[in-house]
Amino acid sequence: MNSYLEIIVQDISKAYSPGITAAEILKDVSPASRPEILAAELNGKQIDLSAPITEPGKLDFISVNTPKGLEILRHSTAHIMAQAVKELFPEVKVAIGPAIADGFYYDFDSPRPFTPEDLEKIELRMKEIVKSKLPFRKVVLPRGEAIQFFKELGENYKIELIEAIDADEVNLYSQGNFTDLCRGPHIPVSSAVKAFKLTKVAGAYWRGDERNRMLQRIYGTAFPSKDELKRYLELLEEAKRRDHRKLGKELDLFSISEEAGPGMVIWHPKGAMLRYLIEEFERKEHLRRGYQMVVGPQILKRELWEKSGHFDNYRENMYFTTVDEIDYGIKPMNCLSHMIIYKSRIRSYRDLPIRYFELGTVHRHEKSGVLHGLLRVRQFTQDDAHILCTPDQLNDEILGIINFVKDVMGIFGFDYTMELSTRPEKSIGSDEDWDRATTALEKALQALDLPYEINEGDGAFYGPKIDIKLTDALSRSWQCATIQCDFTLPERFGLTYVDADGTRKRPVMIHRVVLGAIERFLGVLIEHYAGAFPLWLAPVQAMILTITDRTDSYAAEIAETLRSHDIRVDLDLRNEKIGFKIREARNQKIPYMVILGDKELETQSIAVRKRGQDSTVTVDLAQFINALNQEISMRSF
RNA sequence: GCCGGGGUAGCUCAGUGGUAGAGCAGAUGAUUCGUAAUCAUCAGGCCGUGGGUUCAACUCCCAUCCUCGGCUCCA
Repeated sequence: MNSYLEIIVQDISKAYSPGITAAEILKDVSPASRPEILAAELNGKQIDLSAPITEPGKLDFISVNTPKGLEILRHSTAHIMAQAVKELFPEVKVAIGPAIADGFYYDFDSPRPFTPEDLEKIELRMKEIVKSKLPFRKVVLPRGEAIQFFKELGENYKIELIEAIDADEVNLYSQGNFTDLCRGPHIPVSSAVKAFKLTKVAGAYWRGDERNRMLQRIYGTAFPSKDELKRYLELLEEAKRRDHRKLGKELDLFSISEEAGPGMVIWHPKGAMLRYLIEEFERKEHLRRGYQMVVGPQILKRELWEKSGHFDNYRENMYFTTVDEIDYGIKPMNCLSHMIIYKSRIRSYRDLPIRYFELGTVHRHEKSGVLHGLLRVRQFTQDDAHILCTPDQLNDEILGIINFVKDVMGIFGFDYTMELSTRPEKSIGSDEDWDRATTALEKALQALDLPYEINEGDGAFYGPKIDIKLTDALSRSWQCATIQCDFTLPERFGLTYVDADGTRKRPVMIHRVVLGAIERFLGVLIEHYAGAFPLWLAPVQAMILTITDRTDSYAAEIAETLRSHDIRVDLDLRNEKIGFKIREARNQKIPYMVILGDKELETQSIAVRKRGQDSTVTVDLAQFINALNQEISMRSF
């Protein structure tokens, strides 16, 4: 047995006695105090600074200013919160408390829900704990003893967690009088927490399963410094300003009326113009890529939904109605009529691929608690297409769609992530078909060298899918584009084509949307642009403002000319000061203001003020129209 | 759907048992004005809905609808 350990620290190999701690090595290599170091990593495994080291290897220190360090800080802050809660409310039982993307949470089983006042109290108690510099101590216990320990405390959730752990020993961490089951590592001492805040309380099911008891979850966040915490909170404020529901009201784009029904969007003139522009864009882009436009009915006979499998697998999301004693289902998807169109005549292999495109409006019964502005609604319009092709054409078609999505996202300037979702529990079709379809999707992603994640069991009931997700102002991600392979519906509907050898073969179907739902896409788009749409999408492109009523008729003339050049203009002829009118046009985020006074009338010119600029430029009208048309054709700011 | 917060004028919000308020928006009048809010006057409310308690309810209780946050991150 060696009497020393060889440790490579900061690229230098040094010899230490076994049992030395990371904290001691830190002191050795860096005599100055290093409070930003929270933990260490030995041969890639995270350890506490106080952990005795018994094996040689490479030692790295984890600073609070790295993602790993921040996660440790937040996780430890969750423990401090749990300690504070147990001290204030001893009857509460603790469940789990991990670090998450923007902070941490801890779930509690409390006889009564926490109030905002409770949060304040808990926060105060946490500050005291931080101040009292409690060390975090790790204890390793045999499973049985750990179970016994938590049994005495009545912490049955912890017992359940230990029972699920497949190991002889478990780690416990204590700070002060609070002990928690935890993998660690943790900060060395509670005073390492420099800035934190509790943000919200919410219900959460134990282990995320709605059949389980609902616990009380407290969310919070922690940062290395007060400044960083402040910046984060300011970011949240900015996100609120960008919220599409707020902007939708302020810019008079849409409303959702209690009278009309939840999850039903009512588009006001400016919002309807936005939709019109997006839909026109979509039609052009699809025609350009070899799609054909089709239109199907809003309700189809229930029998057909039974045949497709929707009735068995999707019924709880569907609405039904009866007409002349015949049952109908209101469509939650557009595929059925597309299949009927395909079946309307005999298809040759020479006809394939066939790409049917429909801006199809669907209804889905979403659970009441999940509705959310434009992002989750019950009636929406998809830019939906169904591609029917031979198995040989499948890969190229998928590549074509992914490239289509990339082009479109590029135009709007979106970042996105891709996920491959595999077979869910509730599904139809053979394992072979699922494998084939999943492989086809995966191969396409790999061929394009795109990063993606795998989402086990999250596919549609008829096939696997690639989802493209966009994020909203609060960095919540929303599925927009999706590409789904389907071998089952062509089978169920008996779709065939005549192949070169004269035999009938089964086509493959791809369901796909590019923007997804127009409603959701516009919701994300509003937040993406913070309501300041690029010229080609702005419902009002130019606002004409008059200084006195002496220029009213000149303004009308200018407006008419602009309209005749397809520029969307509004006039503000009100008896108000120019500063007031400019303020309103600014708040409405209109790309161009055209300001007309005596000077402009005299010289037959216009004064143009561009969004985001504080000064005007005097130009003649023809020049202005040219510049606008150029900007519109560029489809960018 | 579940847990918690909320619903008062078109909008944003104040009002905790004794007949309902502000700012902005609106209407009217004055002002004709050069780059983020001119002044004055007026009007506007089954206090989400239904029921109950009370001499009396926006306020307390029950139900219901809508809305907001969360229910994905695994010691």
